[in-house]
Amino acid sequence: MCCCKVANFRYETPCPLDQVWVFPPSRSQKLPGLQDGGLGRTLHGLMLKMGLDLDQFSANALVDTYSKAREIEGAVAVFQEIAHPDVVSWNAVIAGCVLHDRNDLALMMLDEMNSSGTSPNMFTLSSALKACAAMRFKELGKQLHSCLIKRVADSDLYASVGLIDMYSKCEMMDDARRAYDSMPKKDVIAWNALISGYSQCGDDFEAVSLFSKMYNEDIDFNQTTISTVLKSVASLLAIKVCKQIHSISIKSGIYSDFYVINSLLDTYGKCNHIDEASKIFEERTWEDLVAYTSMITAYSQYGDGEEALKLYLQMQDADIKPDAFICSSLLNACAKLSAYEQGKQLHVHAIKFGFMCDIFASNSLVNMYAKCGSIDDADRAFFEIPNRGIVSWSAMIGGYAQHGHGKQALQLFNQMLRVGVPPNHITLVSVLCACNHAGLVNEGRQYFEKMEEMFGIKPTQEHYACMIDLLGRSGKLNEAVELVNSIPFEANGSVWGALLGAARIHKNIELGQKAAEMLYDLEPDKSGTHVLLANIYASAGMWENVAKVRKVMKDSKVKKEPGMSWIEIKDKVYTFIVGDRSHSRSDEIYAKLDQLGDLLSKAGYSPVVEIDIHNVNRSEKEKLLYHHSEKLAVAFGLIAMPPGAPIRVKKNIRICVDCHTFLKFVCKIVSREIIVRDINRFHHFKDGSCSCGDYW
DNA sequence: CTAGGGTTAG
Repeated sequence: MCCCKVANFRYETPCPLDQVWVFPPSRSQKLPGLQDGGLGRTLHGLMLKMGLDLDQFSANALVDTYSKAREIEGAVAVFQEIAHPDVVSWNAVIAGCVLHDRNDLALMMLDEMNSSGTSPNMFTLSSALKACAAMRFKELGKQLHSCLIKRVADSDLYASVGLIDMYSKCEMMDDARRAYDSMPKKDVIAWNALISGYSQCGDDFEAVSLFSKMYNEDIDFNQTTISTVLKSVASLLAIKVCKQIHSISIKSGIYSDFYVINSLLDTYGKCNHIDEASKIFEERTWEDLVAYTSMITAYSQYGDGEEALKLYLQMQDADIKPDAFICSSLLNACAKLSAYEQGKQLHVHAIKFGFMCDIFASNSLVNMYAKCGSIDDADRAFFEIPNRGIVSWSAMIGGYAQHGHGKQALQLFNQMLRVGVPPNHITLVSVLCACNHAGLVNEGRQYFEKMEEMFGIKPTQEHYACMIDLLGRSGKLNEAVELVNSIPFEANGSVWGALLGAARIHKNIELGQKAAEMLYDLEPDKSGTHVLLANIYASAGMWENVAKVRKVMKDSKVKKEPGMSWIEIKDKVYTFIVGDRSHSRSDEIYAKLDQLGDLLSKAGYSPVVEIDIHNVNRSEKEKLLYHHSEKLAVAFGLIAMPPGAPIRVKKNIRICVDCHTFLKFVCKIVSREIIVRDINRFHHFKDGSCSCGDYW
């Protein structure tokens, strides 16, 4: 008895698998058969011992056995023993080279074969085409094509597929298509090769259309067709097609193939249907790296870093060895979460598993430490990279910039130029950002004005936004406006947002209104615009306008993004919102805040109420301020972290003036370093002051 | 005795 799942129902029946499966199991599920190198070697040794001479037939078979067992040295050795290799001997050894990924050797053997006077046949040509495809040898591929036409009258399925594949891999889809069209009869493998070609060349639409044609015309497809076409479906983010293919593969009985299931999982993940992806992931019956990679990447990219990290642990419990790719994916997740402790552990794993020679993993490590607030660790990780690329340099310069270490960022930038690494547009955003956070107006202006001339990089939206922010903060509002007017393209939300921020700092109502108007058009769903404009009106005492903005906001159903803070303690990340009482140690947290409040008042602190659009009276407002999420997170850090350890908190919006002042007092009173990462940058509170110099 | 198409990927 066996239990088989076919289409949408389950039934129990004494059925052999082949009655149920429309398609045979894929190659990956077949047993290796007689491709046993050990057995081949034993037989070979036995024959030598017994003084048996190999006849041509046996020798060819032996070459083939070694080849299939991926023991290319053995195959070549036996081949060389053959006094007069025939076409089959050559074919077997050339195929072996290709199978062993020694395509260069395969093509050399082909050359030798030609010189020795043996003519290649279909078998030879199909192996040779595969080698050409792998090496992306266009010209040789074309020569093989003409050789094929000259020598062979009938077309051959294998050789034709070889041609389609070769032209596809050489990005010559028109020729691939011609090779396909000239086939008198096309089998499923030819279809698959063509679909795969379009997919590899980025013509995803054509790939999906071909599959749809196959399906509508009732042409047989198989597991390979499905996994190939899904790759294109994923690139197109075509969720409907993905769902259709999902049901097609269940109905046709091929939803049992590793490739099909992994492809579906990956496609759902890429289309941001995490729930469906995770369902497939949970229901799968085997463990493998690809499924974990797809799932972890999906979680990391859609912000659920905690789930990504959980899976990483689960993966190790399942005895799957992670690779450098997963490692860098997870480090990026830690960077997003500001999960410093988890990040450090991953660093240890990366060393243990030998991933530190991978440039992506080491770049991610620099980024992770910088984003987790430890610029010193980032620095160390950066200097340990032997072959720094542009991404490594940009990550480190960007890290310094976010921490407000403008001078170091610029020094590193100069060092990068000295060692001859040309900057890209991202590096220059970081450079301007460094000037911005360190208040280096003149330097910023110079880099901005000369970036095109010196580095051939035209300023984009981001560069303008950074520069306008810099000018605006330092009070050069007229210059900022002039710059906005000089932009040779339509400015986007980040540019106008920078101008609005500048208008708020310098209480410029007219400019604020203009920028806000632009932003309402460009980013109608963003709450920040309303809040900032209302703040500008409020600071000028224009209460009627404040009320108007509040009404607009209410009517348009735009909600203010709720402030949240995160703190990581041991292996857990704790989340806080304003007035949060959901934590098991809530009482202790509030007691700690009360205790701090007393100490702080004695030291001269009084709450700083930033007027905003909320209809709350002053004492309530103070209470709310007092329980802002970052204060709760810091208080929790103080009771739960070991004495003296720095406290790292991440926040999703800009830190308010009161919390900023509060933390300057706290760090002094408790003699602890407090590091807060807000939406824009890092604040290092130490000895009563902040690294941002109250300029943020 | 010898040959063709597939999943993760910064």
